[in-house]
Amino acid sequence: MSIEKDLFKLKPIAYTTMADQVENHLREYIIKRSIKPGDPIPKETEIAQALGVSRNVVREALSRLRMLGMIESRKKRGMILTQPDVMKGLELIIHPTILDESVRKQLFELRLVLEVGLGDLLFRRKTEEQLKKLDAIVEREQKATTQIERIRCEVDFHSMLYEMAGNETLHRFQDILMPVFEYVVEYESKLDHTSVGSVTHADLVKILYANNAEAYPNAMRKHLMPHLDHL
Amino acid sequence: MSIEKDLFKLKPIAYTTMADQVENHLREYIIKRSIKPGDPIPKETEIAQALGVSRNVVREALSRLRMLGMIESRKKRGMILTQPDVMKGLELIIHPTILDESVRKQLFELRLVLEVGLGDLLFRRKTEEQLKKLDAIVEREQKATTQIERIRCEVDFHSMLYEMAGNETLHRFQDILMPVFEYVVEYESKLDHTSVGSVTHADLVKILYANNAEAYPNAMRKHLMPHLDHL
DNA sequence: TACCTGAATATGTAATACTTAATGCAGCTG
DNA sequence: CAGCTGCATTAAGTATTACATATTCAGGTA
Repeated sequence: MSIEKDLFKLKPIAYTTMADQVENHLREYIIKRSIKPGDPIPKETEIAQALGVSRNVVREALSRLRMLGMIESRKKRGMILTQPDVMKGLELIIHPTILDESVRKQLFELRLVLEVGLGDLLFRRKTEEQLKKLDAIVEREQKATTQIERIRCEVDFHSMLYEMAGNETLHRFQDILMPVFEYVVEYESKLDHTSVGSVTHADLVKILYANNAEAYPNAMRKHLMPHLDHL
Repeated sequence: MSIEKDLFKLKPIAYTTMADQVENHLREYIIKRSIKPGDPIPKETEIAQALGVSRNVVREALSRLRMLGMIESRKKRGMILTQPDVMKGLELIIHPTILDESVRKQLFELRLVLEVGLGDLLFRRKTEEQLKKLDAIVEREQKATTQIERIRCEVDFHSMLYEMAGNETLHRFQDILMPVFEYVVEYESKLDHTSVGSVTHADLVKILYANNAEAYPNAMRKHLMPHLDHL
C-alpha cells in the first residue's frame, strides 16, 4: 500500500482551483466570441450561475483579469473588455530584488541583444530633433565631473535610443527592465574598473548622422564589448 | 455650477479598490522584508485582520499574486513565496486576436531586432550538436515541396537560433511571441509574394560555422530585409 | 518501533447581506 | 412643455459566517 501511495505522490501538483478554471473559461469566452475592447461581458452573478460556482470565485478570476488590464468595471454598467497593455504583466513581476541572480543576468543579456539589433528601427525613424538631443547628452557627458553624472548620461543616452526607435512596446519594455539594468551595472562596476568600449557614444551618434546602417550593429557591439565579455 | 462640474469630471478615474491596496501592501511587504523564495508569508486571516479588511478582499489580492507565480499555497502550510517566471505575465496577456494591429506590428519589430542582435550570444554558446541540427533543418527545407513544409522549416530554423542563444528567458520570450509572429507572417504573405532575402538560412549557418561574429548582424539583416522593408 | 487515529489548522468554496455608485424613469414644478 | 428632483433599480465592492478539504502533528496502541 505504501507503494501505491508513492505513485500518487507524483501527481497532486496539478491541482487547479475553481478560480483558475473560471479564469480560463473567461479567457476562452473572450477569444471564441472575439469580443472587442469596449464590449460588455456578463455580470458577476450571471457568470457565477452559468458556471455553477459562487460569486466569490468569479470575483477572484475577474480580479486577475482586471489586474492585467484586460477588463474594467463600473459600478452599474457592468464590466467591459479593454485593450490590455502587453507589458503590464512584466511590470507587475519585475523587481530586481525578487528576481534571482541568473534571471537578472538573462534580462541584461536581452538588453545587449536589443541594442545591437536596434539599428534598422533607428535609421528608419530618427528625426533631426532627436539626434540633437543625443548630441546634447554626449556633450553633457564629456563635461561631467562626477561618476554619478556620467552614469546618468549613460542611462539617458541608451534610453534615448529606445525612444528613437519609435516602437512604443519596445520603449516600455526597456523602461520596465531599467531597474534590472542598473542593478547589473552596479554589480559589474565592482568587478572591473568601468572599462569602456573602444566605440564611444560620440562615435555612435556619428554613425547615425551618416545614415550608415551597415556600420551600426558592429559599432554597438564594440561599444558594449565590456559587458559582452562578462557573458 | 456646470463649470465646476466640468472641472471635477477630470478626476474620478483614480479609483482604487481595497483589493488593489492590499495587493500593493503585500508587494511592499515582500520587498521591504526581502522575503526570499520558500519563505512563508502571513496567513490570510492575519493579513485581513492586520489591514482591517475582509478575508475576501485579501484573497483577491493573493489570487492575483498566485496567478503571476509569485506565491504558492498549500492547504495547511500556508503560503510561500516562489521564484516567479518573469515571462508569465506576458504569456497571460498575449493572444494575437485580442491584441490590436499596431501592437502586433510592434511585437514583430521586436522580433526582428532580437534576431539581428542575437549574434554574440550564439557565437559564445553554440555547440557542434546544435549546428548539426541547423544543418538538418536547412536540408529539410531544401527538399520541401509544399509551402506548409517550408513555413515549418522557417519557424524551426529561427526557433533553433533562440535555443542556441542559451538564454532561457529569451527563449521563453520567443516562445510566447511565436503566435504573434505567425499571425504577421501570414498577413505579410498576402501582400507580396513571399520575397526571400538575399541571404539564405544556409548562408547564416555557414557564418556560424566560420565563427564570424562580425558578419552575423548584417547577414541577418539582409536575410530579414523583406520584413524590414515593411516597417 | 511502526502504524493508525483524530485533533488542529489554513486554504478553498458557498451563501447571504449590506454598501455604494451609476443609471433611468417618473413625477413634480415653473 | 422643459427641466429639475428624487426615488427605485441595478451591479460591483465589501463584510460575515459557515463549512469542506487537505495537511500536519501528536498521542495512543499493538
